[in-house]
Amino acid sequence: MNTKEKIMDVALHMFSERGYEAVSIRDICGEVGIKESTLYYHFKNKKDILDSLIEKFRNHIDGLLGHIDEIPGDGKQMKVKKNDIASSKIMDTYMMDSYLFDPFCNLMIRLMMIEQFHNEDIRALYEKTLFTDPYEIYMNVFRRLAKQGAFPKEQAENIVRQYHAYMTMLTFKYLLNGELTEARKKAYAKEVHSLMGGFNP
Amino acid sequence: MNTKEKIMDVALHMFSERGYEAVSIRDICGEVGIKESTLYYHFKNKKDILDSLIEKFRNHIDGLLGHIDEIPGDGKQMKVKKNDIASSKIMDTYMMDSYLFDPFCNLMIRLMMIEQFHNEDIRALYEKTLFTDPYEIYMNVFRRLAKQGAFPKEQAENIVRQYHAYMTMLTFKYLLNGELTEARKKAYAKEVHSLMGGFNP
DNA sequence: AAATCTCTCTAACAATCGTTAGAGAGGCGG
DNA sequence: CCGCCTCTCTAACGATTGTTAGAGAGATTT
Repeated sequence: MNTKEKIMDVALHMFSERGYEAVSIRDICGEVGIKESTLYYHFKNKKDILDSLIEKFRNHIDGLLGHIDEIPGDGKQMKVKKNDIASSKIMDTYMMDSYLFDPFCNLMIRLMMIEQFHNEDIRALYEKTLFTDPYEIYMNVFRRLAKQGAFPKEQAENIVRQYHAYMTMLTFKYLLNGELTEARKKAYAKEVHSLMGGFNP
Repeated sequence: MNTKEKIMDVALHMFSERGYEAVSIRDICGEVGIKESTLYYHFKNKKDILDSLIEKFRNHIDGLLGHIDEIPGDGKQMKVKKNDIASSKIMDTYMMDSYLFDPFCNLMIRLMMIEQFHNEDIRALYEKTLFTDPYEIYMNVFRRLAKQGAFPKEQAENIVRQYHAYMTMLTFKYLLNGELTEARKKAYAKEVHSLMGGFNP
């Protein structure tokens, strides 16, 4: 990790915990181990650090969304039994590993949670990341499942809504507050499967 | 509204949008229309403003929770039909008016969303306000409904979980980002009832 | 009328903020 | 060896931060 990457890493950790404005250039430089003027060699100003983080995140999720079709649910990678959508762990694992449990994504979402209240661009990205995109992903997978006869086609939308509500609530409850420890990940995964036990479309 | 109340009101609006640290004493005083030293007559320091807001909120929700039993759902105030929990608007209206749509509560929740990441006390209050308390309220009402035969008793927990997930997701989606306009309230209420249409315990 | 209390002001403090000019050190190709 | 490029440093700037001492004005109490 070179200096520029180190700066972005440290800045993300600090921004996502205390907010952009509350973190000073000196805070970041102290943690990285450089002088303030060195930071200004890599970034033109403080805002540039935030912008770089957001652009990196944009590219990151664009990459993920480009591979929706590879998410398990195409019948080749899993067997679908009626009323067994839950325990089959269709896309839970995928969403966790590449989205919610991923340190970079997780911290970026926290950062957006804080900054969205006074920044329209960030709010748009926040809503896309937490509501629009996941819903689209779920819809994509569940439509494929419906085609395979896992459940009647006209139920798909209601099922997706229910699933999306569960996942969103649990995400906010376990993954977007406090430190993202292994214990919290486990608590999240446990309740996902517990809830999915009562999830019978 | 006296000066002290005005300070708290202005501070809450600013804190909930930009975060505690990003708002300066001079920002608040400028908006209120007083000099900085006047603020220090009413509050011993900046932190004291935040603490006062939190204590006020604590008292506020303690008052609300003391009246759980008055929330519609006791059969006297509503008729319960099987599979009609949704359209009966059991407690939707109550929750909205006294909790989510209430400007003070709504702004306090936003403030807690921002500050919870680096303040353990605020995080505890945040989790209680958004997850623990609502779950308890829903459980209380649905248990009474089960007693009246609206649905089998052993289904109560699953129903509450489903309901809680819906309400939590919609709250984050519509009420805890952007300005809380009438349009957003309507969008929220609309999707509540739309979702509840597919909500059949 | 004098004294006290309540509230707001002027004016300033040391500390910290984001940012910049310019020098120095190391590695590179000419 | 020289000049150039990349990266980091020292040192400082004006602006803003939270906070305080102390005076003044108005109402209330003695």
